[in-house]
Amino acid sequence: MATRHNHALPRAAKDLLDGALARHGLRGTRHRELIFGSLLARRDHPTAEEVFVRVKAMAPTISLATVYNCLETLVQCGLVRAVNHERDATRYCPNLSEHAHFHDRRTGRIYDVDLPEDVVERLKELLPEGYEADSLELNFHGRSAVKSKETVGAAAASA
Amino acid sequence: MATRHNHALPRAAKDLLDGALARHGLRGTRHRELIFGSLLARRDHPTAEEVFVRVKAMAPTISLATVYNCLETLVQCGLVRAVNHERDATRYCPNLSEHAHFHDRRTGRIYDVDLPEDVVERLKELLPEGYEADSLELNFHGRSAVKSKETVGAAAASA
DNA sequence: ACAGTAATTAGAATTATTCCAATTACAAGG
DNA sequence: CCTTGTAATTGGAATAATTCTAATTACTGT
Repeated sequence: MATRHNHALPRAAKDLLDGALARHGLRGTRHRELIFGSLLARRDHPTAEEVFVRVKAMAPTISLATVYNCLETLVQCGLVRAVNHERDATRYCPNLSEHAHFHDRRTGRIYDVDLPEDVVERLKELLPEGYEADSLELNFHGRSAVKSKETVGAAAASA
Repeated sequence: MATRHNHALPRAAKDLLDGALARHGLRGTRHRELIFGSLLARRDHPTAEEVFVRVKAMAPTISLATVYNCLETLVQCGLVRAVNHERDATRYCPNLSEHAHFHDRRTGRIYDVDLPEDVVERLKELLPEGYEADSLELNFHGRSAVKSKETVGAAAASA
């Protein structure tokens, strides 16, 4: 079996991407596809730099600025979430379902944690009169006892 | 009434500060006191730069590096919380009670939102086996309808 | 083929923060 | 109250992530 490292987007993902871009009046370009694909291929919350090195394998002339541009575009289109932790570099996450993040203090790794819709609703009720949240962000900090060798491992995922 | 702008720490706050510093084997210095005092005087989540200009009024020779140092010290001692929002400058918050933050997209202002202990406990139960969180961070994003002219205005506060 | 707009590029610029090496301030012991 | 060791402070240089800029290049629709 010829190991295909070209991260070709599965049809469903490609449709999702093209649809979202079109809806925002943007073009579907090779770079946007590659970057979205690279996020889906290894859903491990890479930084822009990390995405940069990954996609350079298949588009050696791509520039870091383009990676930033494309990631921002994907975020704008609602296909990707930007995840910040303290002052560290922003990380990118293609998990579209509502979820929280667990930051492992020891390894710096980030895991997705499923966040049921009813919990989100309940949390929004904490807001006083006159405060309307359209989104929320929940981050746990601690140490995982799990010896996951690579990335996700335990907490929920899937886009 | 002579408007005293010297932010003299109330006894209780001073004891809190000195106690915490002592417990960490650190000295109680004028700068640390001034900075802690300036945070307590206007609990509006200032950035390091903003703290810098505020304390310069009473310690004109203080350097920005010292402000960063002192703020970090206060955070280490558990007297102050560092609040990050996307890539914006870190803001500092002397509210020690467990609370969440509401970020007003329009004004960029941050409000404290009371976060009851039982809610925190309930949230930690979302974590899968093997993930132990020692802290969590909850941020709401949206627009407030409240016309608060200055800072807090609505959501809970008090240290 | 052409025009007009969007995407990409390399590198400079910005911003917040940290680092550094040198000075200054204390606190405890003599 | 002098010395001495350590902690705190300082100004400026250094860093890191990201954004900006001013071209170039690539498409899309005519």
